[in-house]
Amino acid sequence: MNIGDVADRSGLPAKTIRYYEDIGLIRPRRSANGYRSFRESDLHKLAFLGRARALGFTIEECRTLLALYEDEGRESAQVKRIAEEHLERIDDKIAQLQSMRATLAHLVQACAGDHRPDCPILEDLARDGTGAAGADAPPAGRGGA
Amino acid sequence: MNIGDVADRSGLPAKTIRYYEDIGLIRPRRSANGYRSFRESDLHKLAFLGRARALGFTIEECRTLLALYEDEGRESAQVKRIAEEHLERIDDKIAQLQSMRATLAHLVQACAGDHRPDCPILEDLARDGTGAAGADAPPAGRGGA
DNA sequence: CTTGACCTTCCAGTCACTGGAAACCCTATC
DNA sequence: GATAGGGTTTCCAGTGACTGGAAGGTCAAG
Repeated sequence: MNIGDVADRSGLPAKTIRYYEDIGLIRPRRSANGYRSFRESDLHKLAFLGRARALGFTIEECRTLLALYEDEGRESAQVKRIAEEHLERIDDKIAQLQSMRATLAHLVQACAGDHRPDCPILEDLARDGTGAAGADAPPAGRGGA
Repeated sequence: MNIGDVADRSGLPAKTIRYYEDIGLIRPRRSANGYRSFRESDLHKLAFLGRARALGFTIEECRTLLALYEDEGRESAQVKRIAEEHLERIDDKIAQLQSMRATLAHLVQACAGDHRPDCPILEDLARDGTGAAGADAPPAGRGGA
Protein backbone atom coordinates (compact mmCIF):
# COMPACT_ATOMS: atom_id res chain seq x y z
CA MET A 1 0.00 0.00 0.00
CA ASN A 2 1.08 3.51 -0.69
CA ILE A 3 0.57 6.34 1.74
CA GLY A 4 -2.66 7.47 0.10
CA ASP A 5 -4.22 4.06 0.65
CA VAL A 6 -3.32 3.88 4.32
CA ALA A 7 -4.45 7.47 4.72
CA ASP A 8 -7.85 6.51 3.33
CA ARG A 9 -8.13 3.32 5.33
CA SER A 10 -6.80 4.66 8.62
CA GLY A 11 -8.52 8.02 8.37
CA LEU A 12 -5.25 9.81 9.12
CA PRO A 13 -3.89 12.49 6.78
CA ALA A 14 -0.86 11.45 4.78
CA LYS A 15 1.02 14.30 6.42
CA THR A 16 0.34 12.85 9.83
CA ILE A 17 1.48 9.40 8.75
CA ARG A 18 4.78 10.82 7.50
CA TYR A 19 5.09 12.66 10.77
CA TYR A 20 4.51 9.45 12.71
CA GLU A 21 7.29 7.82 10.75
CA ASP A 22 9.51 10.82 11.45
CA ILE A 23 9.10 10.42 15.18
CA GLY A 24 9.52 6.69 15.01
CA LEU A 25 6.01 5.46 15.69
CA ILE A 26 5.95 3.39 12.53
CA ARG A 27 8.60 2.11 10.17
CA PRO A 28 7.14 1.38 6.77
CA ARG A 29 9.35 -0.19 4.13
CA ARG A 30 10.27 1.51 0.92
CA SER A 31 9.57 0.46 -2.63
CA ALA A 32 12.21 0.61 -5.33
CA ASN A 33 10.89 3.99 -6.39
CA GLY A 34 11.34 5.45 -2.93
CA TYR A 35 7.66 5.39 -2.03
CA ARG A 36 6.68 4.21 1.41
CA SER A 37 5.29 0.69 1.25
CA PHE A 38 2.86 -0.11 4.06
CA ARG A 39 1.95 -3.59 5.21
CA GLU A 40 -1.27 -4.51 6.95
CA SER A 41 0.57 -4.38 10.26
CA ASP A 42 1.54 -0.77 9.59
CA LEU A 43 -2.06 0.06 8.84
CA HIS A 44 -3.10 -1.69 12.01
CA LYS A 45 -0.68 0.38 14.04
CA LEU A 46 -1.85 3.57 12.43
CA ALA A 47 -5.46 2.74 13.22
CA PHE A 48 -4.40 2.03 16.79
CA LEU A 49 -2.65 5.36 16.97
CA GLY A 50 -5.61 7.15 15.46
CA ARG A 51 -7.92 5.78 18.10
CA ALA A 52 -5.53 6.45 20.94
CA ARG A 53 -5.10 10.02 19.75
CA ALA A 54 -8.86 10.39 19.42
CA LEU A 55 -9.10 9.49 23.09
CA GLY A 56 -6.69 12.30 23.81
CA PHE A 57 -3.56 10.32 24.70
CA THR A 58 -0.38 12.22 23.99
CA ILE A 59 2.01 10.98 21.37
CA GLU A 60 4.36 9.69 24.05
CA GLU A 61 1.53 7.82 25.71
CA CYS A 62 0.62 6.39 22.32
CA ARG A 63 4.17 5.25 21.89
CA THR A 64 4.07 3.50 25.25
CA LEU A 65 0.65 1.99 24.60
CA LEU A 66 1.80 0.67 21.26
CA ALA A 67 4.87 -0.85 22.88
CA LEU A 68 2.71 -2.46 25.53
CA TYR A 69 0.36 -3.73 22.89
CA GLU A 70 3.24 -5.47 21.16
CA ASP A 71 4.71 -6.76 24.38
CA GLU A 72 3.19 -10.13 25.12
CA GLY A 73 4.56 -10.00 28.63
CA ARG A 74 2.92 -6.69 29.59
CA GLU A 75 0.83 -6.36 32.69
CA SER A 76 -2.57 -4.81 32.20
CA ALA A 77 -1.83 -2.70 35.27
CA GLN A 78 0.67 -0.71 33.21
CA VAL A 79 -1.92 0.11 30.63
CA LYS A 80 -4.53 0.88 33.20
CA ARG A 81 -2.28 3.28 35.03
CA ILE A 82 -1.67 5.29 31.88
CA ALA A 83 -5.36 5.39 31.14
CA GLU A 84 -6.21 6.42 34.67
CA GLU A 85 -3.72 9.25 34.63
CA HIS A 86 -5.14 10.41 31.37
CA LEU A 87 -8.63 10.18 32.74
CA GLU A 88 -7.59 12.43 35.58
CA ARG A 89 -6.17 14.95 33.16
CA ILE A 90 -9.42 14.91 31.26
CA ASP A 91 -11.40 15.44 34.42
CA ASP A 92 -9.23 18.36 35.38
CA LYS A 93 -9.68 19.90 31.99
CA ILE A 94 -13.42 19.43 32.04
CA ALA A 95 -13.62 21.03 35.46
CA GLN A 96 -11.56 23.95 34.29
CA LEU A 97 -13.69 24.43 31.20
CA GLN A 98 -16.87 24.19 33.20
CA SER A 99 -15.65 26.85 35.54
CA MET A 100 -14.82 29.10 32.60
CA ARG A 101 -18.16 28.29 31.11
CA ALA A 102 -20.06 29.22 34.25
CA THR A 103 -18.37 32.60 34.57
CA LEU A 104 -18.70 33.36 30.90
CA ALA A 105 -22.31 32.27 30.65
CA HIS A 106 -23.14 34.49 33.58
CA LEU A 107 -21.46 37.46 31.98
CA VAL A 108 -23.02 36.85 28.59
CA GLN A 109 -26.41 36.63 30.17
CA ALA A 110 -25.89 39.92 31.97
CA CYS A 111 -24.86 41.75 28.82
CA ALA A 112 -27.61 43.55 26.93
CA GLY A 113 -25.84 43.07 23.63
CA ASP A 114 -27.27 46.19 22.07
CA HIS A 115 -25.95 49.44 20.61
CA ARG A 116 -25.02 50.90 23.98
CA PRO A 117 -21.45 50.74 25.26
CA ASP A 118 -22.21 49.54 28.79
CA CYS A 119 -21.01 46.00 29.07
CA PRO A 120 -20.79 43.78 32.17
CA ILE A 121 -18.35 41.53 30.36
CA LEU A 122 -15.80 44.27 29.90
CA GLU A 123 -16.50 45.59 33.37
CA ASP A 124 -15.69 42.23 34.84
CA LEU A 125 -12.51 41.86 32.85
CA ALA A 126 -11.47 45.35 33.89
CA ARG A 127 -12.34 45.06 37.56
CA ASP A 128 -9.52 46.03 39.81
CA GLY A 129 -7.62 43.20 41.36
CA THR A 130 -4.06 44.38 40.93
CA GLY A 131 -3.35 44.87 44.60
CA ALA A 132 -3.24 48.60 44.04
CA ALA A 133 -5.97 49.32 46.55
CA GLY A 134 -5.68 51.54 49.58
CA ALA A 135 -5.51 48.74 52.15
CA ASP A 136 -3.52 45.58 51.98
CA ALA A 137 -4.90 43.37 49.26
CA PRO A 138 -4.87 39.62 49.65
CA PRO A 139 -4.15 38.01 46.27
CA ALA A 140 -7.52 36.58 45.29
CA GLY A 141 -6.40 33.60 43.29
CA ARG A 142 -9.12 33.09 40.73
CA GLY A 143 -9.54 30.23 38.32
CA GLY A 144 -6.62 29.91 36.04
CA ALA A 145 -3.94 27.34 35.36
CA MET B 1 7.23 50.09 37.89
CA ASN B 2 9.67 47.59 36.53
CA ILE B 3 8.60 44.33 34.98
CA GLY B 4 9.03 42.38 38.20
CA ASP B 5 6.56 44.65 39.97
CA VAL B 6 3.89 44.32 37.31
CA ALA B 7 4.54 40.61 37.17
CA ASP B 8 3.85 40.37 40.89
CA ARG B 9 0.84 42.62 40.80
CA SER B 10 -0.73 41.21 37.63
CA GLY B 11 0.09 37.62 38.37
CA LEU B 12 1.57 37.21 34.90
CA PRO B 13 5.13 35.94 34.42
CA ALA B 14 7.61 38.56 33.27
CA LYS B 15 8.23 36.42 30.20
CA THR B 16 4.60 36.65 29.26
CA ILE B 17 4.54 40.39 29.73
CA ARG B 18 7.51 40.77 27.40
CA TYR B 19 5.73 38.54 24.97
CA TYR B 20 2.61 40.69 25.16
CA GLU B 21 4.70 43.71 24.34
CA ASP B 22 6.27 41.81 21.46
CA ILE B 23 2.90 41.13 19.88
CA GLY B 24 1.70 44.65 20.51
CA LEU B 25 -0.82 44.15 23.30
CA ILE B 26 0.88 46.67 25.53
CA ARG B 27 3.39 49.42 24.94
CA PRO B 28 5.26 50.25 28.13
CA ARG B 29 7.69 53.14 28.12
CA ARG B 30 11.37 52.74 28.69
CA SER B 31 13.55 54.17 31.40
CA ALA B 32 16.92 55.73 30.66
CA ASN B 33 18.62 52.44 31.50
CA GLY B 34 16.57 50.55 28.95
CA TYR B 35 14.27 48.91 31.48
CA ARG B 36 10.58 48.77 30.70
CA SER B 37 8.69 51.36 32.73
CA PHE B 38 5.08 50.44 33.39
CA ARG B 39 2.35 52.86 34.33
CA GLU B 40 -0.80 51.97 36.25
CA SER B 41 -2.66 51.86 32.96
CA ASP B 42 -0.27 49.20 31.67
CA LEU B 43 -0.81 47.18 34.80
CA HIS B 44 -4.54 47.57 34.36
CA LYS B 45 -4.34 46.28 30.81
CA LEU B 46 -2.23 43.34 31.88
CA ALA B 47 -4.71 42.41 34.58
CA PHE B 48 -7.47 42.68 31.98
CA LEU B 49 -5.52 40.40 29.68
CA GLY B 50 -4.81 37.96 32.45
CA ARG B 51 -8.48 37.64 33.25
CA ALA B 52 -9.51 37.36 29.63
CA ARG B 53 -6.91 34.65 29.07
CA ALA B 54 -8.07 32.86 32.21
CA LEU B 55 -11.53 32.72 30.64
CA GLY B 56 -9.94 31.07 27.64
CA PHE B 57 -10.18 33.89 25.12
CA THR B 58 -7.50 33.66 22.45
CA ILE B 59 -4.86 36.34 22.21
CA GLU B 60 -6.58 37.81 19.18
CA GLU B 61 -9.87 37.95 21.03
CA CYS B 62 -8.09 39.62 23.91
CA ARG B 63 -6.70 42.17 21.52
CA THR B 64 -10.19 42.90 20.24
CA LEU B 65 -11.70 42.98 23.70
CA LEU B 66 -9.06 45.38 24.87
CA ALA B 67 -9.70 47.62 21.88
CA LEU B 68 -13.42 47.55 22.59
CA TYR B 69 -12.77 48.31 26.22
CA GLU B 70 -10.88 51.42 25.24
CA ASP B 71 -13.41 52.42 22.63
CA GLU B 72 -16.02 54.61 24.27
CA GLY B 73 -18.22 54.25 21.23
CA ARG B 74 -18.36 50.44 21.28
CA GLU B 75 -21.62 48.57 21.22
CA SER B 76 -22.01 45.92 23.86
CA ALA B 77 -23.34 43.64 21.11
CA GLN B 78 -19.82 43.40 19.71
CA VAL B 79 -18.46 42.20 23.02
CA LYS B 80 -21.33 39.85 23.56
CA ARG B 81 -20.89 38.24 20.18
CA ILE B 82 -17.25 37.44 20.90
CA ALA B 83 -18.15 36.00 24.27
CA GLU B 84 -20.96 33.93 22.82
CA GLU B 85 -18.74 32.48 20.15
CA HIS B 86 -16.20 31.61 22.76
CA LEU B 87 -18.88 30.06 24.91
CA GLU B 88 -19.82 27.85 22.02
CA ARG B 89 -16.23 26.77 21.57
CA ILE B 90 -16.06 25.90 25.24
CA ASP B 91 -19.24 23.89 25.01
CA ASP B 92 -17.89 21.99 22.03
CA LYS B 93 -14.71 21.22 23.85
CA ILE B 94 -16.52 20.10 26.97
CA ALA B 95 -18.70 17.80 24.88
CA GLN B 96 -15.67 16.35 23.18
CA LEU B 97 -13.88 15.77 26.46
CA GLN B 98 -16.92 14.22 28.02
CA SER B 99 -17.22 11.81 25.14
CA MET B 100 -13.56 10.85 25.54
CA ARG B 101 -14.09 10.56 29.25
CA ALA B 102 -17.03 8.22 28.87
CA THR B 103 -15.18 5.86 26.57
CA LEU B 104 -12.04 5.92 28.63
CA ALA B 105 -13.80 5.48 31.95
CA HIS B 106 -15.63 2.50 30.55
CA LEU B 107 -12.39 0.92 29.36
CA VAL B 108 -10.54 1.64 32.57
CA GLN B 109 -13.34 0.09 34.52
CA ALA B 110 -13.22 -3.02 32.38
CA CYS B 111 -9.49 -3.49 32.82
CA ALA B 112 -8.38 -5.72 35.64
CA GLY B 113 -5.17 -3.82 36.10
CA ASP B 114 -3.21 -6.76 37.37
CA HIS B 115 -0.15 -8.74 36.32
CA ARG B 116 -1.88 -10.47 33.42
CA PRO B 117 -1.48 -9.18 29.88
CA ASP B 118 -5.16 -9.28 28.88
CA CYS B 119 -6.35 -5.72 28.57
CA PRO B 120 -9.68 -4.42 27.25
CA ILE B 121 -8.12 -1.01 26.75
CA LEU B 122 -5.54 -2.29 24.30
CA GLU B 123 -8.11 -4.55 22.71
CA ASP B 124 -10.35 -1.62 22.04
CA LEU B 125 -7.56 0.50 20.61
CA ALA B 126 -6.55 -2.39 18.39
CA ARG B 127 -10.00 -3.35 17.20
CA ASP B 128 -10.26 -3.62 13.45
CA GLY B 129 -11.86 -0.70 11.74
CA THR B 130 -9.62 -0.27 8.75
CA GLY B 131 -12.13 -1.34 6.13
CA ALA B 132 -10.13 -4.51 5.54
CA ALA B 133 -12.97 -6.84 6.47
CA GLY B 134 -13.15 -10.45 5.38
CA ALA B 135 -15.73 -10.04 2.63
CA ASP B 136 -15.03 -7.80 -0.30
CA ALA B 137 -11.66 -6.19 0.14
CA PRO B 138 -10.05 -5.52 -3.23
CA PRO B 139 -6.28 -5.51 -2.85
CA ALA B 140 -5.03 -2.04 -3.57
CA GLY B 141 -2.01 -3.27 -5.45
CA ARG B 142 -0.90 -0.21 -7.26
CA GLY B 143 2.47 0.99 -8.46
CA GLY B 144 5.90 0.16 -7.08
CA ALA B 145 6.47 -2.86 -4.87
C1' DC C 1 34.85 45.97 44.44
C1' DT C 2 32.11 42.20 44.68
C1' DT C 3 27.86 39.96 45.23
C1' DG C 4 23.35 39.06 43.94
C1' DA C 5 19.02 40.42 42.25
C1' DC C 6 17.08 42.38 38.58
C1' DC C 7 16.80 43.63 33.81
C1' DT C 8 17.89 43.29 28.58
C1' DT C 9 17.91 40.74 23.93
C1' DC C 10 17.90 36.76 21.17
C1' DC C 11 17.41 31.94 20.04
C1' DA C 12 15.40 27.54 20.61
C1' DG C 13 11.96 24.40 22.16
C1' DT C 14 7.23 22.97 23.31
C1' DC C 15 2.94 19.85 20.98
C1' DA C 16 1.12 17.67 17.17
C1' DC C 17 0.63 18.61 13.37
C1' DT C 18 -0.26 21.50 8.78
C1' DG C 19 0.76 24.16 4.57
C1' DG C 20 3.45 24.86 0.73
C1' DA C 21 7.33 24.61 -2.61
C1' DA C 22 10.11 22.06 -5.81
C1' DA C 23 10.97 17.96 -7.73
C1' DC C 24 10.30 12.97 -8.89
C1' DC C 25 7.25 8.92 -10.32
C1' DC C 26 3.56 6.58 -12.76
C1' DT C 27 -0.31 5.98 -15.85
C1' DA C 28 -3.18 7.39 -19.55
C1' DT C 29 -4.11 9.75 -23.56
C1' DC C 30 -2.97 12.11 -27.87
C1' DG D 1 7.32 10.90 -27.68
C1' DA D 2 4.96 14.68 -25.43
C1' DT D 3 1.77 16.02 -22.18
C1' DA D 4 -1.44 16.13 -18.47
C1' DG D 5 -2.84 14.64 -14.10
C1' DG D 6 -2.39 12.47 -10.27
C1' DG D 7 0.41 10.66 -6.39
C1' DT D 8 4.63 10.79 -3.96
C1' DT D 9 9.19 12.55 -2.07
C1' DT D 10 11.92 15.89 0.85
C1' DC D 11 12.55 20.04 3.29
C1' DC D 12 11.28 24.36 5.44
C1' DA D 13 8.25 27.22 7.91
C1' DG D 14 4.31 28.30 10.65
C1' DT D 15 0.70 27.47 14.17
C1' DG D 16 -0.64 29.34 19.78
C1' DA D 17 0.94 31.04 23.55
C1' DC D 18 4.19 30.87 25.80
C1' DT D 19 8.71 28.97 28.29
C1' DG D 20 13.69 28.01 29.12
C1' DG D 21 18.17 29.39 28.80
C1' DA D 22 22.40 31.88 27.44
C1' DA D 23 25.07 36.04 27.47
C1' DG D 24 25.36 40.30 29.06
C1' DG D 25 23.95 45.20 31.15
C1' DT D 26 22.23 47.75 35.66
C1' DC D 27 21.69 48.71 40.33
C1' DA D 28 21.74 48.80 45.52
C1' DA D 29 24.01 46.91 49.49
C1' DG D 30 27.93 45.57 52.05
